[in-house]
Amino acid sequence: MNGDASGVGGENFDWNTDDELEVNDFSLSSCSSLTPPNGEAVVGCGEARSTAGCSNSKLIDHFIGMGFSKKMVSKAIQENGEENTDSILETLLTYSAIESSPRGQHDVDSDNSSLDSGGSFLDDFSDIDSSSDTEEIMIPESDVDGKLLSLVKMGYTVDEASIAIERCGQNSSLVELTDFICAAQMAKVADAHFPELPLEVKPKLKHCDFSKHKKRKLSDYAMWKKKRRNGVHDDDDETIHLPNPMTGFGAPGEPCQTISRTLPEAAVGPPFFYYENVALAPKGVWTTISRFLYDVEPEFVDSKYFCAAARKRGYVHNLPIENRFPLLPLPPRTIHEALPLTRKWWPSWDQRTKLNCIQTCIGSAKLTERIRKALEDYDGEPPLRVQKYVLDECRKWNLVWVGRNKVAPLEPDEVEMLLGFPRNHTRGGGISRTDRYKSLGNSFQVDTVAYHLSVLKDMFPGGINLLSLFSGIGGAEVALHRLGIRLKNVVSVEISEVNRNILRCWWEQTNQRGNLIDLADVQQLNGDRLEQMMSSFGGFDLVVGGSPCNNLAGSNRHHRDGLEGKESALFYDYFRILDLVKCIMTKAQ
DNA sequence: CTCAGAATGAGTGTAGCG
DNA sequence: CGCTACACTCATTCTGAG
Repeated sequence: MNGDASGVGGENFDWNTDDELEVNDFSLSSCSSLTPPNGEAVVGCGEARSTAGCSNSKLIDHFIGMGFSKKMVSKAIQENGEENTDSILETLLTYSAIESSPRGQHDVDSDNSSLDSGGSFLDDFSDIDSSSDTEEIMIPESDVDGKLLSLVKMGYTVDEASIAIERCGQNSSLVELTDFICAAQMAKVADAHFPELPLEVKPKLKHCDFSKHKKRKLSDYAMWKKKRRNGVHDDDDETIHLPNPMTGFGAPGEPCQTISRTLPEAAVGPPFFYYENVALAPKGVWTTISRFLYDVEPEFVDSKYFCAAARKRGYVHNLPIENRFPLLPLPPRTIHEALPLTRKWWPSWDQRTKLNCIQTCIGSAKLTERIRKALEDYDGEPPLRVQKYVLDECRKWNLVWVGRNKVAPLEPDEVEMLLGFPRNHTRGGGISRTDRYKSLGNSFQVDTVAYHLSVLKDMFPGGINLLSLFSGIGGAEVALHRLGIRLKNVVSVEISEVNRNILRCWWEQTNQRGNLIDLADVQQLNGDRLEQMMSSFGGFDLVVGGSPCNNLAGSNRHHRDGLEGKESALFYDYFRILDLVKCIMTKAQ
């Protein structure tokens, strides 16, 4: 959804910040402290909550030896109690992940003037090793010893730091190094083998599955042990498998798959939430997302079951799944229905009925010219070799036939139509053609999302209050509007100014009577701000968000870094804000 | 400066087949 | 089962023209 996450970069975390603790104290102490919720379920089992600091120095040393800082360990033990080593570890790993995400640390390349924290939820740790702050920023790129020292001061072991510098290169930034270490630590969690962790914590850490899968897990575990004996490496113990066909809990016109499901207790609203991202993310990503989002099983849906273009996405939500209904009129389901004018030019040897995923770039005019030249030498059917070349390019760039031997990329308004937006939704506001494609390529497929959200219509006849994170061009807003669900108060967070303009423009054009508040940065949304807004109109009914996929998407050749990548780590902000909203709503009841 | 074109693969899943 | 071939993917970065 996010149109342009660049520039959000992590410049806002300050280890030294000792102000602005009020909101975060609230979020950390009275809420679930940013551990994955199922981790907290484990916490709940341990009555012995240590309030008197950490008397057990052996326990502290144990975790320090694993590479965590002393302050962090103390805090985690205080949170979880001394008995629950497994939940302590999980908490620590979570903290590490969040710290090394862009939100959680300095970006050494960024403008130093922005160092004042917008109120990070980790500010509770802001008194850690106070000396390291300005030093990290001053370190020259080539100062290996300085980086090593900084990393050790941040709580990593010398070994971890050395390996990271070796693997990332001596000129790598501290951000890259911490990301690397963090990725390694996260990999340990995802890796079912846990080779370096003490035996006693291994089995419990595997507790990150869905209740309905537990049987399968046991058998898988047995299988893994068997394979391990045979020397076979198996690392997909914890991966979530994509369904085939990818229709989620059902799509209109498709055979019914699941008619009911039971949500984990912690997932039940209010508020309802709806999270989206690419289905084909690197291994382990969806396991992590699901673990954070209250262990809800993702619903994987390919929008080709809703419209004429494929779009494989995963949705984690706590909405009911009974009595869904589609948007009317039903959108065209084939290329020919969607683009009837292309039909007369479509050669018989191009058998496509669905378009591939709509992305952010389009094929060039030069390419269509090359294709025309390759075809024009032949009167009837071109040879198979040429057919294959043309078809491969057509599939890669989503080209359609617009004339004799002539293919062309989709026009922006055709993309809008395919994705379920009103025609010219992204036009105006001085947005370039390139940027229109980019914003559209990052958006929801409205019919798909609307089908999932349709269950809200009967539940909220008076309309809803919506928190929309990473709104992009407003896919969720358009979906709700087209469903006839009144938008009372909408708080929309979107980094891209052109996208905010597009949403504002749509809001005015559709004569919305509600109230639209738009913010640029999720970091502006702290507990204070939320509480203030929620008290003014009585809380949110729905929290929607599709966090940036830049570092998850297969098309990204350069920085497919997974959930800890610069932009995609904003997922943790989605969770942070959702959890804050949950806490405030619970408190208000 | 903006904009469009071009170059830049790997990771993942799956169908088919012996 | 294991292998192989194949299809597909909400992208980034550089360059050159205007």
